[in-house]
Amino acid sequence: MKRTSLAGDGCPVARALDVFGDWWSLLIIRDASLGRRRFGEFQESLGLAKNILASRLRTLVERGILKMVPASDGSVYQEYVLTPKGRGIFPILVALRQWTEEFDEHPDEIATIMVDRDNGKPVKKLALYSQDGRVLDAAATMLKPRPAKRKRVTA
Amino acid sequence: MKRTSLAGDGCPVARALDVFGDWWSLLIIRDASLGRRRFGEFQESLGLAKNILASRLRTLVERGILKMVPASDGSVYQEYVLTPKGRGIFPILVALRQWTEEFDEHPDEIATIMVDRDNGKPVKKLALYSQDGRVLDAAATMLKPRPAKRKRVTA
DNA sequence: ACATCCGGTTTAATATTGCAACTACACAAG
DNA sequence: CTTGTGTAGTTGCAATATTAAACCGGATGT
Repeated sequence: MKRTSLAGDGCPVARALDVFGDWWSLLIIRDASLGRRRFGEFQESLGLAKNILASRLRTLVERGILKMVPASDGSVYQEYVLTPKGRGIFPILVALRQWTEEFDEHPDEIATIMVDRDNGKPVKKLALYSQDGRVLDAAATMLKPRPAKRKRVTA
Repeated sequence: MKRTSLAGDGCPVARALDVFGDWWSLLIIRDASLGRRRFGEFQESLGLAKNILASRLRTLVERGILKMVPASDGSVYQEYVLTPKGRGIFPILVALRQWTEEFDEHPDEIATIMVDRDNGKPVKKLALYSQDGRVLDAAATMLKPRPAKRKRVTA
């Protein structure tokens, strides 16, 4: 009864979840984007079992979200840092955060807010825009079959 | 060794994941936002076990993401539709989708693109803005402790 | 030389998942 | 009235994943 893989699915949402849609991966990525890099840092911050952490780090590296780099402090160990592909997950973290800020039942339990580093002001809410600058909600969008990429039909 | 709950966590990302951070919930929400409403529709679309679907629908209803409404077609059955809290998840789905579009190794396997219903043009990429309109990446942001909401200190 | 830290792996108990079979109800046909 | 069909689940069991805790091996500190 293997956990069904979504990797072959045509839906881009499912494909993303296949990569980091489990309980811990996104939290590891969140920690990494906050500057944590060491096995021990992740483990202490997240409080998950070490075998699971090891396993998650391994697959995140395999999938190009994290990469291992030699010790920044001269020690023998490795550190885990986000690749560009991993940093690309940032908007997803922001969207999750903002959803909680807007809808959580106990907003008083939210510990932090995200601010602009330059002036300390809260960031704006994410919004989806059309090419001509209107804000779109779900009902204003549609899914279209992806146009097939034609392979050098020229000539 | 119960699956650790993130509900009490101060991190808003963790709190969101606690609500719909498991393998299937977000896909159910995606389907719901595409207009699917019936148990059987979800089950056929997702191909998951019926007991799991029943369990996920139950908790999504409990948590105010979905609500059950009486049959829209006059039948005896119930349907599951998104609440406003559930519709608020839309930006997260968009962010996931766009991440795959940008970083997936096999973009040719992505079946659909999201377009503006009004003119059929692709939507813009989500971006995080500062109050004064600059685009912010992760490095340009910071987390600040949430300012305590003071309770009527006046007088 | 000895203890400790770091980054894991191994083990065993427990929880969750998946499949398939079964139930319950409404409705329709014969 | 009896049988059949569709929908929406529940139940039981086997397979797999998660967890906590013990263990391990190489560096480092004293």
